[in-house]
Amino acid sequence: MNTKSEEDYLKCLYHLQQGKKNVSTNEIANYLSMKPSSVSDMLKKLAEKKCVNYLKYKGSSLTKKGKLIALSVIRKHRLWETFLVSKLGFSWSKVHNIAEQLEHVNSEELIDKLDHFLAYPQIDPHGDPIPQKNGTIAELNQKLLSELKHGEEGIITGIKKGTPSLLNFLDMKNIKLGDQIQLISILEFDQSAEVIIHEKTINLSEKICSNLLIETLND
Amino acid sequence: MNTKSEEDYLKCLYHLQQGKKNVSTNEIANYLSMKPSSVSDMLKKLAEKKCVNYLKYKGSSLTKKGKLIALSVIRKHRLWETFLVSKLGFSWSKVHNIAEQLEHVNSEELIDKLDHFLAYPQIDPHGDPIPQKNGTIAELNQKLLSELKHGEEGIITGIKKGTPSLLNFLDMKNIKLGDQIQLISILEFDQSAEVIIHEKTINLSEKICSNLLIETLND
DNA sequence: TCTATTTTTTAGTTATGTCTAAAAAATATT
DNA sequence: AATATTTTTTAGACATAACTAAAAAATAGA
Repeated sequence: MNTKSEEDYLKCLYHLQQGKKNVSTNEIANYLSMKPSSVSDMLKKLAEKKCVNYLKYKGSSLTKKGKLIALSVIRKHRLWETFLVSKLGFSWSKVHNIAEQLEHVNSEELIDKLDHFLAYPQIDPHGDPIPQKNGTIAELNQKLLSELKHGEEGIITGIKKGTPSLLNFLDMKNIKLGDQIQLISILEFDQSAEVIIHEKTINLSEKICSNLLIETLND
Repeated sequence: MNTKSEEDYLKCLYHLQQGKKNVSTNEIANYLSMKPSSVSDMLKKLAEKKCVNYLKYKGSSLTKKGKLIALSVIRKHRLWETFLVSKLGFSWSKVHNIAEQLEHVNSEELIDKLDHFLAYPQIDPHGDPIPQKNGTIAELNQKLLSELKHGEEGIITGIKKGTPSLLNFLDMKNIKLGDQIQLISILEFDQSAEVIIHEKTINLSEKICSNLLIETLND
């Protein structure tokens, strides 16, 4: 088993590593609001446990083992966030801190049953993909609604910058994450878009279109 | 805020204190599988925080403040157990360890919403009462079914000794915690009971009757 | 290339919560 | 009541995971 602290480091490393080879000690310290010396200590410890590749002064990266642990913590985090929003009625902006605690609860059976209860969701309330039990994670191909080609369709998977007024608007129109949407055309004079959603054609302003993340189906 | 460790001590003290004035250091150590010296240290600390009354060599008891904290932890524990059984489909014998972890997650809003989601349950899957938000806890007046007077009715709130075969039997008959039941009479020759449940009269053996806990309504 | 700056590590300290071993107090036995 | 036993506390040690301050390595600038 891993401590909460170890899990936090591995998760952090996973997030910071995206795209890069190595993550610097300072980056980690900054991300976790800790001093670099503390990070050095922990990296040494995680290297001994074969969870990270660590070369003094050269930065660090996750091993396969470390990556699997990180993904399982992220899986738990995102499943709990989904639960909090879809079952308990939390707004998606308030769930992060609670999920930060719940993600460290240790029971494989709990997570399996939660996953089943939530009907095996693929995407969490922020539009991020939920890693599978085996550690695979969908590579999302999210675009802004405003970036779709005419006629292209997809699923609303997230909101780029979720102001309360935007959330209210979506609420009013009954537009939710997971809804299917198709872009018909973008009007030239104000960049607003004609879209089909819930089998009706409506118009969405440029500001809305540049804040809705869409997972396109065929690409 | 209180640490997980502090919460565990307060909860333990609440359980051990039932009926008594003071709880001895050794009792606590035994209950928590720790050494008495560790318990002494923590009692001193909790006394400083005004959560326990502690007199050297004389044992300890909860203050009002400590009792409220203990009750809030027990409330969380029992709400989570209810969730695990009624929503995730755990068997009631497997939920304790998981609830031991979940009870330390700190968010009042989470517990309020969970309570609402579960429709404000009064009793957890083991038949124990769930403390209310304000710290009140129902004094249960549980009796064995075999101890009811003729004609007396109540709610099935627990099982004294839950063997798998008993659970199977109850499952088969579709008898669940929370069901209303009325004792009609106890037959003299085998002590079996005629009861009304689900608006039907059935016969339950003496062995069943002496294992079902009933919360009587009028007393 | 040589120095200055930044980054990273090491060494030593602290708080929490446990432990062991020994001392002190309370209780039981004769 | 005096001694033996049990219970409880104190004193000192250890692991974890953070910290500060100083040293060492890497990088950037002249």
